[in-house]
Amino acid sequence: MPDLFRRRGMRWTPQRRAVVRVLANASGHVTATELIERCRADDPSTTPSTVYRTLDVLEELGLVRHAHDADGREEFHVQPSAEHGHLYCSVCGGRWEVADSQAQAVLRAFASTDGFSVDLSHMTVVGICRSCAESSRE
Amino acid sequence: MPDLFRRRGMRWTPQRRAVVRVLANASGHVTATELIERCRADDPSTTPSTVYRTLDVLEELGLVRHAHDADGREEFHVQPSAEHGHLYCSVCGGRWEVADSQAQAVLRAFASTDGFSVDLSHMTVVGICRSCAESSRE
DNA sequence: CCTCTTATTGCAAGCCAGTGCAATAAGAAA
DNA sequence: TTTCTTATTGCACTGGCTTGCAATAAGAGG
Repeated sequence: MPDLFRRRGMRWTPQRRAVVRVLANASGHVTATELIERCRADDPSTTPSTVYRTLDVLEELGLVRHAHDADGREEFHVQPSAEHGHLYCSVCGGRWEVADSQAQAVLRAFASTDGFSVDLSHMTVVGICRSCAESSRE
Repeated sequence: MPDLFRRRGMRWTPQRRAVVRVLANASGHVTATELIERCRADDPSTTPSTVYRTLDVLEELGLVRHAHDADGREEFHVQPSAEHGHLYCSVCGGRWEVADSQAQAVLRAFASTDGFSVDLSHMTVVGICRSCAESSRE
């Protein structure tokens, strides 16, 4: 991991170590604010701007990805082994990952007509989930 | 228009008149910040929080809709006669409306398997447009 | 036209993100 | 181990957006 940075002329600093450590213990999706809080738990002197900049760097290196939640706030997710979009229900606030079959359908829809290649991991779809739709029909 | 408000126990205030007037002269998509600036041009005493709250009210009434741009910032659009999603190219920053055929494909993909009904007008898709993809292939 | 209820406003304060800049420290080379 | 370049940090500040609260004013009813 240190080499990954140094090979690019980047530095493996204590602050970056801290962010990487916290990310390693995180699973799924985390907002920048949550990450900052967890880093502060380890080391209260953690600075927000450093965490934001570290996240940018980690994203450049492909170690994390970010998307936006239903309100447009940034959310990071670790190890994008399988790229996936996100589904938000605007009624109950529930959230799901987009299943692969649906993802493929979306990908195809835009690729075939426009030649537009969708960045799945950055895709946020808001709507109403089945159970909320059913319960609103009284 | 005044009645639309009053019937619901809401008030038709000078500030709301101002926002509605500005929106009427706007076309397509506008950020809240742009709206605030235009309102200030008419009346320098305009307050941001009032504009934001007015936009919320207008959205409740169905007169405007908002979505998020590629960076998660809010964007409003007027008269949602035809609901449509938004496509952003992360390379050139270009933006397009999602064509109806693609929108239908997306709608179907999520409705059929999950029973999830997508809010098209709130959908933002980020990716790489055809011409940027071609020019990056040298 | 006056009263009275209460929806709205404006202000101050706060949170999330991002940025310029001087000071610091990583780490390559001597 | 010491030196020296320069990537990074921390701070202070700006900008977008939201919220609590006291003061204001819309507008229904008398």
